[in-house]
Amino acid sequence: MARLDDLITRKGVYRHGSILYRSGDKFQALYAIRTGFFKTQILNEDGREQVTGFQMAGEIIGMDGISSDAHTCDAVALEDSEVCEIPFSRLEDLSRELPPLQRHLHRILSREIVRDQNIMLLLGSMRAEERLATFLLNLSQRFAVRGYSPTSFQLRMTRHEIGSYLGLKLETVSRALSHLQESKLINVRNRSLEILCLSGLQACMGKRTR
Amino acid sequence: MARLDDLITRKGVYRHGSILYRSGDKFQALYAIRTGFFKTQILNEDGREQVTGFQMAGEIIGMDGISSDAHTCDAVALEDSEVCEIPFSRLEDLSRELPPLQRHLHRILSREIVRDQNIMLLLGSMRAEERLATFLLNLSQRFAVRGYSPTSFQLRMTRHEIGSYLGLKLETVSRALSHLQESKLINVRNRSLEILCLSGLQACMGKRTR
DNA sequence: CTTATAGCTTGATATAAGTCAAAATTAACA
DNA sequence: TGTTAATTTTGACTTATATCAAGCTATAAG
Repeated sequence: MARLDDLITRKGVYRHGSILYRSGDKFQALYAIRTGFFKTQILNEDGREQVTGFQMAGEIIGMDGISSDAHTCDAVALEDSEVCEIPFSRLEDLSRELPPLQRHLHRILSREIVRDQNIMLLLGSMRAEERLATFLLNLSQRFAVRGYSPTSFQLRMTRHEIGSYLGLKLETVSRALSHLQESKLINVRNRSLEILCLSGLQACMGKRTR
Repeated sequence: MARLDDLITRKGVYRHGSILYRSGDKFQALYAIRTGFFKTQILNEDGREQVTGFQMAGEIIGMDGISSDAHTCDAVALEDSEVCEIPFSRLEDLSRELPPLQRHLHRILSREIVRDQNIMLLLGSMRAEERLATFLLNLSQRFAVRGYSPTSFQLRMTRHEIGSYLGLKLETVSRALSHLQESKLINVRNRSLEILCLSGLQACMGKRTR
């Protein structure tokens, strides 16, 4: 553990809107978010973007870069954030010596795969309101784990960014939020969100007309 | 390399339709496909399915299981296939001793993350015909790498399975295939597919009305 | 070889989500 | 602190894809 600490260095503070890494940047390190909030996104040739995730304190980003020694997405701070750098080749060295660290690294990589595949399920088979309910419940749970309220929190991203993540247009996100509010499942006013009925949202997640 | 060979054992032949592993099965090994064709899919509580990938000879599957010591998807043979088993804890042991093997394993895990994020882009931002063109070009390229024709091959999966992978209904897949055929970009008759114009398909991939 | 079953295509119609537009609200900044 | 720009909401209308249905074609089983 002490040796892992040696490896990790404060990379510094990223102001709202600033970029931790860009697609194409040489891959050298993973990053642990100490405080704050990030989004990762890919852009294809013709300018289309897809937000691939929102990351909060305690989460690791940058794993996309391992495969080709270059990052394949952009990571952008959605609020002022503090980040630690974990040089990857040194992490590999250390994980050869420490089997529990090795195991941990493999689990983190695999967890990212599972997360992505669940988003594929969301994008491939859920309708707008379901996607949004799933998204809100995921945020709720992650805030809860960190000791914050699972039922009352600030959205750190715009409707456009939520839409990009969920495969929807921002107007659809706005309408779906309004509709969940009409249904008394949430209260939403701009970025502040309150979940009034967790179980109702869960039910909404499982609802399919398709 | 010799030591890696020791580790890998023939797991045997999987007949068309048989299951290599199921969601919930204890995770113990990765699998290398020697010959044949698989699909992986996740099923959520209410029975919805999402095909998360199609895997062919030379590819590794099972990485989803590392994170929780249990598989999170099903792997089903789409034709008679031969598989090798790579016991994961022994692979971890060996990769601690052999840095190039360790690096290789990390790249494979990361490549899966990148692949999944590109599917998120497809599902989140492309229209039906574009998704299909992207899919066909991806198959084409993978066949080419293996020394098969990039322009003439058999689809190993049903329209329903293609639809599940691409987030479309089977009728939409069928119509999109017919339309690409009318446009003289492909010839398709049941499962046999011929690409008449690779660059035309690529152009179609980049086309967006949305 | 015959029958049954699963898979595929195509048409008609319905609908969820997208598009366009305008107003309202909030945030940024000079 | 006023002004501008960005974000959000809501409405009216359009469209891509889903749904439903029927007929057709392969493939598998007896």
